[in-house]
Amino acid sequence: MVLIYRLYICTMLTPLISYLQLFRPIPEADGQHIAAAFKHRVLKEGDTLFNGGICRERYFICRGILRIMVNTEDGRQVTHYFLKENQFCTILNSFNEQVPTGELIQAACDAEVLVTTRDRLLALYDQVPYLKALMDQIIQQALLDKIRIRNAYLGHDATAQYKLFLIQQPDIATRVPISDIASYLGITPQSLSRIRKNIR
Amino acid sequence: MVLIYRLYICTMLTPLISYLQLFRPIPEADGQHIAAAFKHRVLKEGDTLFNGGICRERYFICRGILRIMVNTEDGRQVTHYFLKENQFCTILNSFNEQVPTGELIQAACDAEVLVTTRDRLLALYDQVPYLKALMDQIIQQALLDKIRIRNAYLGHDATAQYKLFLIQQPDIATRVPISDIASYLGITPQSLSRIRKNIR
DNA sequence: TCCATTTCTTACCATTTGGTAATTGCTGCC
DNA sequence: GGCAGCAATTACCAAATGGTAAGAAATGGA
Repeated sequence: MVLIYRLYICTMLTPLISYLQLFRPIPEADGQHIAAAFKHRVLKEGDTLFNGGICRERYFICRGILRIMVNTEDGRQVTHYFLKENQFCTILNSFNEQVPTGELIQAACDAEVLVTTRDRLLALYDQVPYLKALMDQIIQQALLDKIRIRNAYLGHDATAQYKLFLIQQPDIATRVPISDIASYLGITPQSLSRIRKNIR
Repeated sequence: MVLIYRLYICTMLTPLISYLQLFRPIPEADGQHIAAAFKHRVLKEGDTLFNGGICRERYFICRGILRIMVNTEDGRQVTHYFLKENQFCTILNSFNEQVPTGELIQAACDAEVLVTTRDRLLALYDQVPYLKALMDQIIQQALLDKIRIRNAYLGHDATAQYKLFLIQQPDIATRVPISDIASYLGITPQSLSRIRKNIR
């Protein structure tokens, strides 16, 4: 059983356990409980992981980039933020309060995620007593990072924002479609193309 | 003693205790401990409450509006967000990690706050065991609100953003200088003035 | 490999926003 | 009330961005 567990987490769930180990030691028994609560899922660029409504799942990104976005009334897309490897992803207020949201989650490039549900996570919190506090700590830091990144763009024109994006999120800049970056920076793909041309 | 406590919290600290009571009952003994950790402070519009560096204080706003802002290299001001009555205010990552920040906290209009320090707050967490979890819950909700409000502006032009600001934060719109609102929306005061003219 | 589809780029012009400066309006102080 | 200082508005022109459309490049499938 332990061998099977080892094999299993080595192939797919290792990133999650390894990530949690950065914060505190995770005994193997707890690791098994945690691993059992998640399922593996593969996504292709453009796949929709969550399509609005009440969000009942939480994801951990093993590979690739997700984007949180909305569809506007006039048919455009607006990207709220990007998330990458070793980050948890959900629509947090919808997940916490079980209220509907207009936000979607899509794969901004090919990706692999671990999926759990709210019910499984709450049960897991009962099994692993320190896990809720740990997750809350991780979530608070993630929220602060989201705010810090967005704040950095404020007060700059589009060219400066794109340069800042290249510095703040260089790995994302090279891996997702230009149109997604434009929708993230609040400009049209044409404007971003012009800005890229002027920079080189 | 109890009478003095009652008088004291009735005059100045009532807003904080009342606010916490919205989340869970606060026994009077705990209320006394909490009250003892905060000091009252009055601010005039434009006063600087925190001037960058390492943030060692946390504020609870009893009256008025604070703004979190930065000074840019070229001498402009950029407002990251506004906070109003019944909200806690600090530079959270600086406060938590005791690292320097470039963000400032100023009074966007005349205001009254309750002030505590990181040391007093940590001591208070030992005295009132449920308080840290309660504060973490309040903080998480506040961070989600900050993100939600900013996300709503994404993908709209300046006119739509100002209209949205009037809807999302109507009480703030009427109480702070136009220049602060412009710096919050990322446009010049002249542009905002033109937008206001076109709307009426 | 070729073709079809999509994405990205470029160009043109209309619209919006920024920069400078002058004017008006408001507030507080004497 | 009058004056000084600051905030807000308005106007003018330059610069940046959006909208439409067309062309170039990359992608994916037969």
